Amino acid sequence: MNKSVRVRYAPSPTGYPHVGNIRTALFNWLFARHYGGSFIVRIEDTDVTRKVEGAIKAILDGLRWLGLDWDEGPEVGGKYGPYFQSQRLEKYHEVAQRLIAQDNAYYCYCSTQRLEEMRAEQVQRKQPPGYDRRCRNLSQEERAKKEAEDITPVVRFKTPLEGQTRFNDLIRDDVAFENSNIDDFVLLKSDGYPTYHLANIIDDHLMEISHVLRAEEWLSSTPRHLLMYRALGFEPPKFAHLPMILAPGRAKLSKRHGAMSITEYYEQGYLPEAMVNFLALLGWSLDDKTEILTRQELIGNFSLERISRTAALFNQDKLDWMNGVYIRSLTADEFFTAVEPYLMKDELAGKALISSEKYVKDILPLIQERARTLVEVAELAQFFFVEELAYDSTLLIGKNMSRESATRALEVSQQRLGQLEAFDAESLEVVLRPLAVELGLKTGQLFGTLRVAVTGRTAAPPLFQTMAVLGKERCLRRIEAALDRLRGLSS
RNA sequence: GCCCCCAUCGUCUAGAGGCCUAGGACACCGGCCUUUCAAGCCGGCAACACCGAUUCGAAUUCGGUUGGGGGCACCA
Repeated sequence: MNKSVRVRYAPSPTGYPHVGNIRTALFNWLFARHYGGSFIVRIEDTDVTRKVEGAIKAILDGLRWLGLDWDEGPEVGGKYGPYFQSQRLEKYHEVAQRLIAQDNAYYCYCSTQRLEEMRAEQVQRKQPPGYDRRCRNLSQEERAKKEAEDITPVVRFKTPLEGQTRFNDLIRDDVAFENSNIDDFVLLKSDGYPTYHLANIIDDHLMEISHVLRAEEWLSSTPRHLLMYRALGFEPPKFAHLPMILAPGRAKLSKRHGAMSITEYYEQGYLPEAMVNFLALLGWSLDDKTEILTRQELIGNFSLERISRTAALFNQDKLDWMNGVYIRSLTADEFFTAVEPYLMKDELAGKALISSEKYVKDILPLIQERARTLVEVAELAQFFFVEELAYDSTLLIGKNMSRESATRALEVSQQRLGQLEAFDAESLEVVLRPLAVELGLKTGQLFGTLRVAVTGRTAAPPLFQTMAVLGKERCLRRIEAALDRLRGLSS
């Protein structure tokens, strides 16, 4: 395999792209990049009735967000265009006509109603549903009669009645289907649009696609495609059917079953690099231990041989962990850049960012190592931004402490801190650590009380650093507020 | 109902006849570190679906069973 590798991602804009769709795109992209080939995006918009507004934008935005750049397709064009099937209708009609002329296809005049009834009956009789081929061998007169009735026919493929179609799937090895199990499927719909089967194989041929990497749900349509390639005399591409990604509960990913649009992962604060890494490991692995791989490592090591044949479940816990790994690996500047848009979406953090970027930049290192997603950052840092802390006053009184001891701890702290010149973490530690001894408290008791007073929480970033960032004034104000709370508390 | 695919810890996976008393990761549970949280480190829990066959030897090969998934539209 060399530079003649041409693969495509062919989404249909009938919904938003979920992780399954995107994983397919990613594998195609990795395959193309690994072999120095071309990655093509083709929009399969042949279903006018199910078209979803905004879907194309979501698809392209998703690819862009993950850094999956395409060499040909929407917005960038290419010499095999157009890349929207709705703009290639005449090509499909041409081929359909040719198949009819060759006696590999025929007009079918059966009404949807008749087809539905037929199918219902077949299902009831526990027969495999499929077209009964009523129009397959219509005589001239019968056809003329139907035409006169003003019925717009569909075009169906004349599937061979016997024999079998076998092929070598790059992931699943040899697969064989009996032709007798394949019905005469529709090629051209009555609205003039092609079905997936027709349009897909024509475009793969015209666009000189070398490898078709698609989800396993397409495996059973492959013999139909091969039959068409044979009838047309086209050389088929190589096929590789990727394992499915299943929703929790092991059902096919769909809107009903926990499928989220890839764009939502951006909104929830996942890093594209983490997403790419995670998705690559869903159905592919490098070895028995490597989990974290850069984009370049992924490209360099990607191979069909290491793709699994088993369907995988999407494990959000692991994604969260991996996202945390990536967040922690960012430099302070990179983290700021990544998190800024999310902070701007948060009212308090946004306001703080506008009034003092420096303050926010001081806060961020304290949060970076604790956040698993970018949206969490604003929440974890909230106490830095809020004017008035809201918390349960009894939290100020730590384990084995009384209201009096907590009060005294805060009073003395207030006094000592007030005298401090330098309000940095080190100076704070120098003052506060001996203070615990002096007060006869464990450090954990003193620091715990101070932590609640100053952050309103029992879990927060390291106390001294936190206080240093908050600043002397804010800390003293909050300690005063805490003392007020203690005074109001009945012992 | 018919056809196809698949089958290792709860999850993602390593494993292509002896290297496997089955390895890694997430999650979970302990411990260490520690002012809390997080991170980190150490340890633990936990799987070859089942039955036959081949073989000196099978998670790995073959057959069957069971289970799961996918497909069977004028949807893709």
